[in-house]
Amino acid sequence: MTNRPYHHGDLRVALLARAEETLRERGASALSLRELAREVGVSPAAPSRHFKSKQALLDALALTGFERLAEAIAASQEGAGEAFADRLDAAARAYVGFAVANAALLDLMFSVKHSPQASEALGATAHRWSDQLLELIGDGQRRGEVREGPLERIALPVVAALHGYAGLTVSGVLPPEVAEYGLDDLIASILRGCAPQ
Amino acid sequence: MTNRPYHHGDLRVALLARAEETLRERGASALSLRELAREVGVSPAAPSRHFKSKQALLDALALTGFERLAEAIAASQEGAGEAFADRLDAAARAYVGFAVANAALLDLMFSVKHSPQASEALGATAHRWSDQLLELIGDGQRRGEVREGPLERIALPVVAALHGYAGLTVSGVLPPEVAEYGLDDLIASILRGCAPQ
DNA sequence: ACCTGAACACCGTTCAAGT
DNA sequence: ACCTGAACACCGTTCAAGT
Repeated sequence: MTNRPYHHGDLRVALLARAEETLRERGASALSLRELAREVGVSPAAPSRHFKSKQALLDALALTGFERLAEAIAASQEGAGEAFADRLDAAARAYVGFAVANAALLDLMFSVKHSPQASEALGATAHRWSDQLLELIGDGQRRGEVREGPLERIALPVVAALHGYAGLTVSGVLPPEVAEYGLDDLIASILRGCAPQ
Repeated sequence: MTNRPYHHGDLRVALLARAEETLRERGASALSLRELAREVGVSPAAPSRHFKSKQALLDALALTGFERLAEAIAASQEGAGEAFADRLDAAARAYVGFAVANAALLDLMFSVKHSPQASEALGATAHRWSDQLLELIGDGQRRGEVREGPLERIALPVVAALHGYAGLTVSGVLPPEVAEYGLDDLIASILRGCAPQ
């Protein structure tokens, strides 16, 4: 009858899982290391073996967020057509969809406060996401459906528009109905912005 | 010799001023109501007369942020030319300039967690800012320099692009050097996106 | 009306000690 | 290696009481 074994087994992932649930249901401000420990059935000091600070846990959370975002975008490309417009459309919907479904997490991912040494690993993972968009746009250039020029310079306005739209919906500036049809306009506008010539 | 008079005089604005300083210098996570009270020379319970909770103070801070952002954009239009491209350029630089100079504050302004009843007044003030951009774009339409169509639908991609670019620079995704020259590309892209036809 | 003092129920983090 | 127990220095918030 060892209801609570001394070794948890996988405390790290249990904490992360519980943290993400709380983040989704009650927001980042409701995240408490002590409460997490309680819910997972462990002493208040236990989490410190796996996360040297609360911020470290938040960083880890943000990192998994970037990984899942990258997966979502990659998945969106599977079913998409070959034309640049189709691929961009799919990626944009995947990004905004992720943002709506993980508002608090997205807020965390792009918040200003990341511990200096964590933002190294975090920055690397974050760039995997922007690399996907760069590749998407590079493809478009090769197909002659995107204007010529340095890839990063063409891509930046595209990324900014997507990121901004996601941010506006997540922060509630855009009423949910607008967020729906507005995306069509956004994609059309982006396409005009990076069309050839 | 009343070094610390019983009535502070203007505790509310003193707290807000100190809070903004701390926000700028040490970030939102370093904001403590008790510390603020200490620094301003008042008891820990004193702030509660002026802000019914810590979140209420954060909301007030966000509100002043939106007011100053609106002022900055309005000021940018004073010296700008009449052409839509000039006005957009000025507004964009004002917005991104504000974002860079007030990174933590911008994070706060567009964060997900605003108390339900504060987001009413806050939403109103926030809309003053987007109204400025709507007016800017409406002018462009009347001059024949912006494509025709429902104002909100034309404006949304413009706002998204500006907001996203500001967010990317603030969260450190864009290296500071890129943030500089990247803005030119962004503005050019926005102009193509909302050009006539 | 505005503030103090003291209390309450929490935090994050550290560190000896246990298994 | 992983966790507990207890402690430390903080929090935000409330409420009677003072001016």
